[in-house]
Amino acid sequence: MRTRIDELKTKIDETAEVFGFAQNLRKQSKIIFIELRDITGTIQVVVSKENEEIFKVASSTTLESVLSISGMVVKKPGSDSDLEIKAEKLEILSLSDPMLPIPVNVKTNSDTDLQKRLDWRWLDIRKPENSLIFKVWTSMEEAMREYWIKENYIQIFSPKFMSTPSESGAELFAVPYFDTTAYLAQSPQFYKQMAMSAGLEKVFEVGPVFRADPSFTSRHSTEFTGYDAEISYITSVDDVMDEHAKVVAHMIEKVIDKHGEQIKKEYNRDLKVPKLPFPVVSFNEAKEILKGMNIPNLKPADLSPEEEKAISKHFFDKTGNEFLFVKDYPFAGRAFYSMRYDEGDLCKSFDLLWNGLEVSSGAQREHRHDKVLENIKLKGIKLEHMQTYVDFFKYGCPPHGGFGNGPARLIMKMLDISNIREVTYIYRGINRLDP
RNA sequence: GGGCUCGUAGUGAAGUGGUUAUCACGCCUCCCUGUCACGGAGGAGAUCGCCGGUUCAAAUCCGGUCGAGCCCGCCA
Repeated sequence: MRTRIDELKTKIDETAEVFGFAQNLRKQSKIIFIELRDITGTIQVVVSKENEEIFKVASSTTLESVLSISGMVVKKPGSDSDLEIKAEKLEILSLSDPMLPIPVNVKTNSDTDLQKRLDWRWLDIRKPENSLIFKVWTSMEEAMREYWIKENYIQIFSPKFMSTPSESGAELFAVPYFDTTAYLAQSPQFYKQMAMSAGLEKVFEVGPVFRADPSFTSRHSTEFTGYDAEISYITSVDDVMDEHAKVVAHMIEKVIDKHGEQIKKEYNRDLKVPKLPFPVVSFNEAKEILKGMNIPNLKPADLSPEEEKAISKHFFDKTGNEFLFVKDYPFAGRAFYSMRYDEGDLCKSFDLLWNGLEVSSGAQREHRHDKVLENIKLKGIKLEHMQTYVDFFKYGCPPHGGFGNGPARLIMKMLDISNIREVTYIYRGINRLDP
C-alpha cells in the first residue's frame, strides 16, 4: 500500500512503500542515495550494494524516472527529525530520458526561460514551487464555493457559444457553427443577468472566458477562468463591493490557513488576511490625488496601469490594506449595462485593485427596460443584436449588480508572481496553442 | 497593433571585428560506503535564430525576417 511522503513520519521503524519521481541521484560505488519526490514532499532513499539486485536497478535509474520503493523508514543518521528509507524493493515504473529538455531540480524558476518552461510545462510543474500554485488555486476555489454556498448563491453554467458579443470592447473569436457563425463568450455577463430575471436572486459561475485581444502583457491571456457573481435586490453598488470583499478575504484566509507556511518558504510572501471593509476611493477623487502626485492623466474615462499602481500604493501607505476599490467611473469608459447616476456622466461601477493590479470589475446593472434601451443607444450599439438581452428586462427584473474576477490574477498577487503565464495551468496566448 | 530590449551546446550565462567560441549545470565513460546542489579523472555536445550585405576577416557592424520578454493600448 502506498504511503505519501508527508505521512512517513507516522511510520518510523516500519516498512513503507513510496512512489514518485527521482529528483536527485547521488551514485557512489557501494551506496546510492535517491531523492524521491511526490506531490507531498521529498524523502531520501538509501540503496546499499549489499542488496546486489536493487543496487543494479538503482544504478540504471535516471533523473525524473518514476520509481516505486519500499523499505524501512528510519531516522537519518546524525539528525533528530529527518527521515530516510532503507530500500528493500525498488522498481522503475517509467524510465526518463536522461537528456531533460529543461532542468527540474533547480532552486528557482528563473534558471530557465519562461518560454521553454511553458513548452515543457509538465516538467516545469514538477517543481514544488510550481505545483504549490495549483494547491493554492484549489484551496482558493474551495473557499469561494464555501462562502457562496453558505450565502445561498446558486451555481450556474452558462453557454460559451453565443450569437452576439457579450462585452462591447473586447475582440471576439468567431467559430463556424453549422450554417451560421458563433462567438466564444467573452464573459457570462448576459446569462448571469438573465438569472436575475429568472428569479434565482444570487448566482455564481466559474467558467472559461475567451478574449481575442492581441495583448502582449504579463497579465492577459486569450482563454482564462473567470469567477462571476450576480446579486439581486441590492440597494446600491456598495452592496456588491461588500460582498466581493468578503469572499476575497475568505479565500485569502483559507489559503493562508492551508499553505501560508509554504508560500512563505517558496515565494517569500507573507500573505495576510485583508481587513474589511476594503478602502474605497471614487474615480474623480482618485484622479485628483493622482494629479497631486504628478502621474500623467492619459485616459480621462479610466485609470492607466501606471495610475492604478500609484493610487493603490497611495492607499496602501495610508491604510495598510493591499486592496482598494475605485468606484463611480465615467460611463464613457464602462460597459453599456452599467447603471448611470441620474445626474452627471458617471456610473455605478467599480474596479478592485490588489497591490496595483486590477483583479475584478463590477457594477450595479441597469435593470429598467427603458434605461437599458437608452444605454444601448448612448453606446451606439445596434439594437437588433441586443434584442434577447433587452427582453430580460421587459417582464420584471430585480435591481441587481455583480462582478467578474480573474482568479489567476488573485494567485499572482497571493504568491507575488509577476506573469499570468506561470499561474495558469496551460497558458493560451496569441502565439501559444501548445501544449 | 505601437514602443523598448533580447536571440550563442540540453539549460543558464560570458564573449562587442582577428588562432581551435569560454564557463557553470545537465549528459556519457571510469573511480569513490553516508552523500544531501556528493566528490575526483576524462569525454561528447554549438553550422552563435534565419536570409542577405559591409569587410582581407562577422557570434560581434548594417539591412531584412522570424521568434521571445517587458511596457502601452485593451482588460480580468
